[in-house]
Amino acid sequence: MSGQRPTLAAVAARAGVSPSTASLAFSGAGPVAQETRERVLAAARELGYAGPDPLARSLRQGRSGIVATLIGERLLYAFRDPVAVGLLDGLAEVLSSLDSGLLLISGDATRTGPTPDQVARTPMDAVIFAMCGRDDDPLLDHFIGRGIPVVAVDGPHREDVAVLDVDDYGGSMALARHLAELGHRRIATVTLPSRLDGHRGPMSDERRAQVGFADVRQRLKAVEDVFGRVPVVETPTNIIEEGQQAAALLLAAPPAERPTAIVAQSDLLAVGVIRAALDSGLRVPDDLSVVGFDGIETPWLDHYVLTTVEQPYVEKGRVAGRMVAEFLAGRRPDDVRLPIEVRIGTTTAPPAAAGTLAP
Amino acid sequence: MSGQRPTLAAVAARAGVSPSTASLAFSGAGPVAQETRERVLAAARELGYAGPDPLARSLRQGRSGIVATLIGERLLYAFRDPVAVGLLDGLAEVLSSLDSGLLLISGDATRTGPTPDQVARTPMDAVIFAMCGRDDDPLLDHFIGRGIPVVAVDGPHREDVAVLDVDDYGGSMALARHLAELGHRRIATVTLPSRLDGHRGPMSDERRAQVGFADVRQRLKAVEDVFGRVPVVETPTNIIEEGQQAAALLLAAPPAERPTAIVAQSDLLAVGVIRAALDSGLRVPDDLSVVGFDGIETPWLDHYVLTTVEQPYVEKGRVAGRMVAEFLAGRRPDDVRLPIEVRIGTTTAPPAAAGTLAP
DNA sequence: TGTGTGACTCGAATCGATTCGATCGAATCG
DNA sequence: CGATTCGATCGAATCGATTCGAGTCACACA
Repeated sequence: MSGQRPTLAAVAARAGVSPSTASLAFSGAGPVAQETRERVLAAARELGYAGPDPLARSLRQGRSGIVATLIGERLLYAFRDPVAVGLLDGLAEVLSSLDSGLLLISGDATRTGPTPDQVARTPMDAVIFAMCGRDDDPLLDHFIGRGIPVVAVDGPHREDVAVLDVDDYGGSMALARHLAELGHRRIATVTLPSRLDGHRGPMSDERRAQVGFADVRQRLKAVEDVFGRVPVVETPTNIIEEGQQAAALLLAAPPAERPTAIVAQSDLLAVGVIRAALDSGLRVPDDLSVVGFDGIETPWLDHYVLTTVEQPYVEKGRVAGRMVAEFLAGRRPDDVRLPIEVRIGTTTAPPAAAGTLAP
Repeated sequence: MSGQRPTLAAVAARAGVSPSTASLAFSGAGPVAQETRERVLAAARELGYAGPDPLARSLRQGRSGIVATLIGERLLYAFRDPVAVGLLDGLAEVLSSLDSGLLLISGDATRTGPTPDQVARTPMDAVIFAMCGRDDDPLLDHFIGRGIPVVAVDGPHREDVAVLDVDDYGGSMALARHLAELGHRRIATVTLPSRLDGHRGPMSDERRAQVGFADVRQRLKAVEDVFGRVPVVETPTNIIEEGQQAAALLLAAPPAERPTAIVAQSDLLAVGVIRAALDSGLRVPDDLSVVGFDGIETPWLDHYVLTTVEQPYVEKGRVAGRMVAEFLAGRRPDDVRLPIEVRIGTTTAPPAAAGTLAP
């Protein structure tokens, strides 16, 4: 009705009490006579006052109740990734029990990430780097400089951030050994993005030396520690189509040079690899073994059971939430490494005899 | 180093200028000599000042740069719904161009929605009801009372909120007519949740009279306006499994009473219906015609092309974002109704002859 | 009757910036 | 050369609450 929205002071005046008392009446902290409280609430109702302004309250308390989550990719892609979705779900579950909101900050179609400006303007109590914590992300310094606690999921290992990850190296190593034991010698890898610049295709030495994401680096290193240098094709985004395209590149080689097994750095990419194989008339696992990483459930796999490393990604989100809670409580959470499990499925088998002995 | 984080005032003092000037140096508004600006920035660097506190700035400017999006369901379910995901993607795209952040507020495993308390404590410039705008949602009044602009996607239709929807009634009507023209007489419907209370099963008269969501109501009404009263089974969540379970209930009837066509209120539910049909040994569309709503692309449909109503859900998200932008610019956006298109696929056909003429 | 205790309320400082109007010197114009 | 204008800077008010220490009052206890 009136031009201006009423303030707590106005309500207090109307109720005939001081602003401090009115504040106590709303927040419930401190002793307030029952009758006084009711008078205040009545005054608020009459004036159409909906409760203390969150902004003013946040400023005073130095806390906004907002936890930001950085998603590297466009939401559309991130949401197609069951790992990302599971992570967010676990996270949301815990945050909501903390009475904190989940603010999504994502890249978009044109930019590769959020503008530093937007990040600097947004109030947040803590930030989570979800699947996009490049070791040298400039935003990291910003947050640290601001004193905003950072939880890095699979993210940069640094002194000043709390890290939550799995044993990427060990998991990938186990898969690589599995392939080696089956007799594979010609291996290739399809990797997740090594940085968010949209690059697609064979990975140059230069890029290989500058892989920005720790998990990508570890998973790649494990394979190379078993097989030595292998052909690597990089994808710009963790979606099936990119895996398919990358694998098509690898499978276009003449049969004698064609890999007998492909290590995909994610299950989603692995699905793409399988599709590419089928597209080229190859049978999986007879002509091509495929392994992934993550352990997602997906309807895209038909009757296959993917050989992969299972990681508890929903729990990962929950743990990330709990680490944030620790920070908010003023403590510095310990780094966490969640357990993984290797699952041998039906997408791996010994390589076809061709090449080892002439038929 | 020092116990406290530096403030703008400290930086100003160090640079030998007034706080007002320092503020201008950072914000870029107003004229500041090049040399002065540099002096201020240098002082900031020396003190480790990361820029103005977003909370203080927000309080003064009365704007937080945060747009909240209410998701009724648990994120895990919402993210399995391509419509929800597409909507969020379009929304995020526009919001990020507005330099606003996307705050997700969702229900969780235990509660059916966010606590009013959390909502009241969170600073936000605008709010979007995405697929959860019950006509009588108490949160609505809260936002209105706070003066926070509301954009309601698919309802609720109220004077004081901006609505963005499609012609649910018209679309469903077209589908219903299509089925009628094919000769179907025994129809049943599987609906989306009529309210978020986890109810599953046949819809009682009482619930039917109290459908909280406008789109659900319209889609149901259209079917009944063509076929009269039909059996209705309600689902608690828009996921395939629920559609399957609901349809199983309907298909358990003896053949003579079994519906020859099922109208699912979403494509996801329709996929479930098809599965249930196949589970019961029925052929689609020969023994059972199925229609959906939304027009999603999904790998779950095998070779079927679903008969459905296509709505532009990514664009829907973008438009919602633009409506928010209008509000933020101080204008009241007009309500928007996006165009839809009926797509006749391969999941509908005339009913089997049985029942009309004895073979 | 003096004093301690506890419940309740208030005043004033504070959170950290932004912004409006005023000031002041230098440059421009007639 | 005086009047205007413009650019740069500053002071002070303001955004809307929370919080802490202090003050008041009634009641109980010795």
